[in-house]
Amino acid sequence: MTVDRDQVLRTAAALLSRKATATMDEVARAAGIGRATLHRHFAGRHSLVKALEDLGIKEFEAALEAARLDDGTAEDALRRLIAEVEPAAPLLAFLVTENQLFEGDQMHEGWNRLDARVSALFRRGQEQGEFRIDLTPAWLTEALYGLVGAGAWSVQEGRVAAKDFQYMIAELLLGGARRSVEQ
Amino acid sequence: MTVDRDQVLRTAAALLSRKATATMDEVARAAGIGRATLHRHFAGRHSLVKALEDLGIKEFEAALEAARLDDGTAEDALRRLIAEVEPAAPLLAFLVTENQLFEGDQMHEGWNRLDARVSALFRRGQEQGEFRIDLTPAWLTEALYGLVGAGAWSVQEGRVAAKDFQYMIAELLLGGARRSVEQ
DNA sequence: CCCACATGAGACATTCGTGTCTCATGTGGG
DNA sequence: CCCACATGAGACACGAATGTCTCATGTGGG
Repeated sequence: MTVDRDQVLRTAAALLSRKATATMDEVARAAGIGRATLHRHFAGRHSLVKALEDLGIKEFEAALEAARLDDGTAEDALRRLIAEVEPAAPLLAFLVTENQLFEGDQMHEGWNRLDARVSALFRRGQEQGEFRIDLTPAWLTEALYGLVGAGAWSVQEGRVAAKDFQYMIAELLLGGARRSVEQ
Repeated sequence: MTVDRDQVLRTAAALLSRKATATMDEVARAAGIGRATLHRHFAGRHSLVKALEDLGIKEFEAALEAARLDDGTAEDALRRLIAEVEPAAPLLAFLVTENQLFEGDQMHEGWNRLDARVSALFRRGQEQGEFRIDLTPAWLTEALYGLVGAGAWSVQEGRVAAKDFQYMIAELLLGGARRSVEQ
């Protein structure tokens, strides 16, 4: 009977990441609830977007914790991160795409902190000789976001099987498309 | 004096890809023109988006031609494609992100055709033993789009130098972040 | 079994973006 | 030098989306 706030937010993220101009009514329908109910839980579009932002940052932060980025090889840590991030992928795709939230160069401080942690992982990998040093940590971070978004959309549209999500992203990000001699 | 239609569209793409809900007024300001002038050149938001779609598809098609995807190794062809696509990257980022254009499962037929050509390149690479076969052509295609978008945004926000755009994308997509033994 | 409460549907006023118009300005070409 | 014309600014009406409200419904807990 009571609305599942979490499920509403995930549905909204999936919709809004592909159609940012969707109306509140469309969001409500997509979540299977009435527009009035949506308004009761989120006082207006701004509030909804803010909730998406908060949930996305919270889940990404939890994924960063769960992945234990400082343990083991950087590669293993990155694979763990991708695995942990998967459930939040549509949410992440929305946040990465829509940085209208961060208007006026007043980027969300929480986001910067998370950014720094991902970047630090890539830097660690470089310092330990695991990762290439000609691709900057900043780019690898952005690329990870881009691939997570692309993966979420591909799964959403059935172009990639959901079970392959982690593998496709991790393998491409780490090994690339080229067939290596060592395989 | 006269408006540079092309420049307006590129500015609009850069803005709308990051803030899809931007108003016509914001688009006009970003392009450095008045709202009335924007309306004189594009009769309404729908018309503007359509123009962006048309220009994006046209430029991507031209890039595909110029890259001669069937010539030489698949890797070289892919590098050429990335190089040719660079000027249209913000436009592509907009198109990939905003598939609200293709509402009601009536996806733009032109886009499907272009998709197929990129996908065919990856398939050729696999058949010739250049590319890994465990990453599907569909995923590699989506990943290319995702990385082009991430690259365009990174350059736009100064996180990656414009001169590194091609290199960063091509190297990551082909070789990945892992330091290979052959280097 | 009944009541409290959350929901869905819909009415309503308001806000905001849109699309059209006019008019003054200024520039570029003839 | 002057005129034609594109532009910028702003006024205006319209329409769509928003935000608030009421009321009927149905469910879940006590």
